[in-house]
Amino acid sequence: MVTLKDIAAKAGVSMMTVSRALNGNQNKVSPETAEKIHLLAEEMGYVPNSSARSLAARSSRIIAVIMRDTDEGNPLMDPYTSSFLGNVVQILQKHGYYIMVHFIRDFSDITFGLRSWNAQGAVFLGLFDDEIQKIRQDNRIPLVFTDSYSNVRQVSNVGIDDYKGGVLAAEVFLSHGHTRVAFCGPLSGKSGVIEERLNGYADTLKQNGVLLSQDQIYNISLFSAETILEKLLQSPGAPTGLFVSSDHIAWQFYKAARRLKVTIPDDLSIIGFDDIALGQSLVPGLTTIRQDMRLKAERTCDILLRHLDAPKSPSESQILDVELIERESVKTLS
Amino acid sequence: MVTLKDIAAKAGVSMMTVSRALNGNQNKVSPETAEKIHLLAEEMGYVPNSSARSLAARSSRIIAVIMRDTDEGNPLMDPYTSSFLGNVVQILQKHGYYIMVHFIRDFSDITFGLRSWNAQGAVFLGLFDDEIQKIRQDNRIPLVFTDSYSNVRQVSNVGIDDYKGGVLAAEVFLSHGHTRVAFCGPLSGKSGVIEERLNGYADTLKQNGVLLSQDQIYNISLFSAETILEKLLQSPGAPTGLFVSSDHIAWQFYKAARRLKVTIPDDLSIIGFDDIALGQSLVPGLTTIRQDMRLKAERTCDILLRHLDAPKSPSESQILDVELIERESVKTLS
DNA sequence: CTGAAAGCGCTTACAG
DNA sequence: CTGAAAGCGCTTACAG
Repeated sequence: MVTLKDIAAKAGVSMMTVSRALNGNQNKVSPETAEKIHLLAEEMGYVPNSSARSLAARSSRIIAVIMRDTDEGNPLMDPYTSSFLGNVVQILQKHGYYIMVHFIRDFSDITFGLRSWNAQGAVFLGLFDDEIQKIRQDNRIPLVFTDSYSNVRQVSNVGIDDYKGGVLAAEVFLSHGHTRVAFCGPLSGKSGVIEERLNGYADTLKQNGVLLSQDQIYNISLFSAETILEKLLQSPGAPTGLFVSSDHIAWQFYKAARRLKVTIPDDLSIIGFDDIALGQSLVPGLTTIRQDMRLKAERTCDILLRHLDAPKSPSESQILDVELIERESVKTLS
Repeated sequence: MVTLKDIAAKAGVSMMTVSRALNGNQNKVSPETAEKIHLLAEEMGYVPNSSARSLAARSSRIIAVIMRDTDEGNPLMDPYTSSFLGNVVQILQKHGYYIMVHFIRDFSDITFGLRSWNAQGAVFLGLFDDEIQKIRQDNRIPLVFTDSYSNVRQVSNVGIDDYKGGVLAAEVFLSHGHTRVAFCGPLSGKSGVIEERLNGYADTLKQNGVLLSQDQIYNISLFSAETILEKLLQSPGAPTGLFVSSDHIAWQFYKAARRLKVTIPDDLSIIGFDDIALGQSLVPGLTTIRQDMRLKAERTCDILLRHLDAPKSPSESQILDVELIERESVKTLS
């Protein structure tokens, strides 16, 4: 392994001169020696040792991407998450950072992962609202959360207008003549993206004289899509429209509908959320609320990079817009 | 930041004793001091500095996951890749390794990424056949490739029986009475998974007296699915069956078919490859060749972990089986 | 523009 | 079972 020392020996200068030349402090090294050193480094196949650099300079250039590791499945199996991660890696790498991926189970994993490699910043994917305060106290480095509804002040967060998404979904149903409607998502009892989507939906319905009754709010964490679909259709005054909190869940209902010989949208209209590739492939085409993943990743990295350069700058949050994509999964009732 | 030195001072012992106690060399430290040190470490919130450890012990516990960064899109946008990565991260982390993700553009990126952090092993996703030899020479650490058809000896590789996949696809068409068939995939001109699938397909057809003519082999890297579909259907003696090299491509044909008012399977039968969630949601259900991603990830990690423990052990390769999943995208011709 | 010294936090290897 | 010394490869801070 080639070290600064080796190059210094061959070049007949001190290690410090080599270090300075290679780190682009050109103004502090004479052009001739700088060139000689660069040539030598290239020739000898020098690769700087990041551990040593991290230790000496207290600067690792490592960004941790932190995701919850649930028992229900691999975090990256979710197309939403993997596409976001892919974009984040691509952008941060372009800026000279290294990305370490951590699937974490509890709070202590976070601090450990961050400290142990002296991470300079972190991006959080998934729900961390309960621990945000502790995470921030323990780790005084730039942190950017996504989709957080924590009421802790001074955290950077990139999210979308979930409430508006719910409003848009309600408006579609209303304008298409639906008056008996339902909702389904992984309700947790805490506030979060799902609950906000539900709120926007319920509020808008209510303002237009349509009641979303409590028993037409289904929790997909508790029952399968098939079970919910049966229950829904058998309930008195069965709903004609169902808004679900993700395209992935909509997909599960499409599959359940096929098995139960339920026709979409004739027997039941469905609206999804996200607009991922999966949803685009469904038949009939899924009407959904679109969010822009690439933009979300870009904004997340923007904020992180800015804080990396200026650690003292105030926290920033951005709420991105959502957009209605109308396809064929909502029937027009006369 | 709490260091070994801090703990040593409080415990009234030397740094070495702390180091030994914390690294589980219990037999080399008296039980009482070991316990005292553990308690102190816990209390003081000690987190070992991995950079320092890596530097001193020449052991980073970092595994690099290396993917090609193409201009055509983010590597993780592919559900196949992201699901594989997710599984690999989960497994390796459980074994105490840290995962760094590298999107690389050329050979030098690989060596740099590996050396700079002193990675102890690497997993390669995607096509690296041309550089395998160089990669191995430059980096004498355990490397596991996936889906490689390199003829370099002594490399560890986990792949699937692509040829058999092609055979199975051909057999489906033959048994359903198809005699005019086509193939579509991202042909590169080199040997690889796509070419093997094509070979298995073409050979089996030929053995049964069906010729896959050269102009019925389409390259999706050159034309869109829509263009190919038009060309295919307008060709003299138009094929009734199309085998494509991935479900993702099959999906593109489903979309193109909808736009061109082509009915699957009545106007054209389609067979895919992979059996990803996307394919399962298509209507009509996509007949496809299934590969087991979770198993692939497990085997990859198995081999890597074994070589990490015993660096001198010989290279290992595994070829996993594939399986036909019949759904409704292939029509039975009388 | 260049260098000698000290140190980042840990482990290896030796000595007792 | 415990410790003092040296060193991993780099950078910071000081001196010239």
